[in-house]
Amino acid sequence: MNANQQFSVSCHILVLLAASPAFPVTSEKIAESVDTNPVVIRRIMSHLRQNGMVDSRPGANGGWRLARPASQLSLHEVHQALTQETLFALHQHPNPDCPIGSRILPALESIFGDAQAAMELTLAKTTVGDLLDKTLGMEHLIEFKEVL
Amino acid sequence: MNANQQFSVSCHILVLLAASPAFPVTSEKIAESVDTNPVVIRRIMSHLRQNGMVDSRPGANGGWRLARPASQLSLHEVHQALTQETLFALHQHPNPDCPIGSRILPALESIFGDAQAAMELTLAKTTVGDLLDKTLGMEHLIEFKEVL
DNA sequence: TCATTTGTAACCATTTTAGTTACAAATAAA
DNA sequence: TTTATTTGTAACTAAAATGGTTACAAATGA
Repeated sequence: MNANQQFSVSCHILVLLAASPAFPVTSEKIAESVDTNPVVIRRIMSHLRQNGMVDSRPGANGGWRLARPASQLSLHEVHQALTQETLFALHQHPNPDCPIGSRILPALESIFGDAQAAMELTLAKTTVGDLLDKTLGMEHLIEFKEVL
Repeated sequence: MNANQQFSVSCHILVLLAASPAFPVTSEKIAESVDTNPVVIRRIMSHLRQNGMVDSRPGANGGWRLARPASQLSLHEVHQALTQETLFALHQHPNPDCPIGSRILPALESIFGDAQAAMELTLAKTTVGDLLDKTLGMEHLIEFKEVL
């Protein structure tokens, strides 16, 4: 049960909110679409709110809305909001008396950082708006938005 | 204790073997340099051997050697040898009755795949040999190899 | 006033990871 | 042939991450 699905779920949530710009969506409804518990949704939302991506309002007709246009929310930002660790963890205490052990970490940090940057650049090129368009084909998109 | 350090440790190990082309290195010596238990090293070695990167020989004067020149071992191969999962896990059962839930996974798979490919391409550009050179500066490299 | 909904703490089960002990099997040296 | 060395692997443990769940206070609007 340990594979981290928060990024995947976060993207799903934000696409859902992007598809409902007129009305807030409750944690309950989001949880139904994602197929999980509303508290799991709120936990993720807490991170997204801290990064200024969503707003919420409690009470009747309350729920969640995007705090910014979907076209201005990149998946890189979403990913960053969820993770503080680097992509590849370094091991902790290599032997300082070994010629390799004493010098390996900065070399690893450099190449690992490059790889992470390449991944992040790719995510930065796609917005939640792009993802909504990609999720619903254009026909479905128009049809769906008429329902709202 | 859950941050996966196998990739970092694997790179360290392979650089160590690349620095000792003439003699095999024991799990015990490797574990000293990495600062962990020899069994942890052997567990990782098992993966690397399955992918044709290292050889071993038990007994006196035994230990581990690279199975291929360090200049022909890319960090992408190393990473692949250690991981079967994709970089970003998808959530499992989004609601098939929701217009978004029923269509989100392929869209996510596409962009997540692009991001992973960008990361892997970066790793593919660096070999274990490059990493050895980067770890020991050129001066240290010459000095170190004379000791062997 | 009351139903609705967020916000959050607390707890649990599952999984991953690293570390450890134990020991059989293979190998080379004496 | 005997012995020390070393790999190969199973088994167990502790710590941490994750997702799911219950419970309940606080905020909001009807």
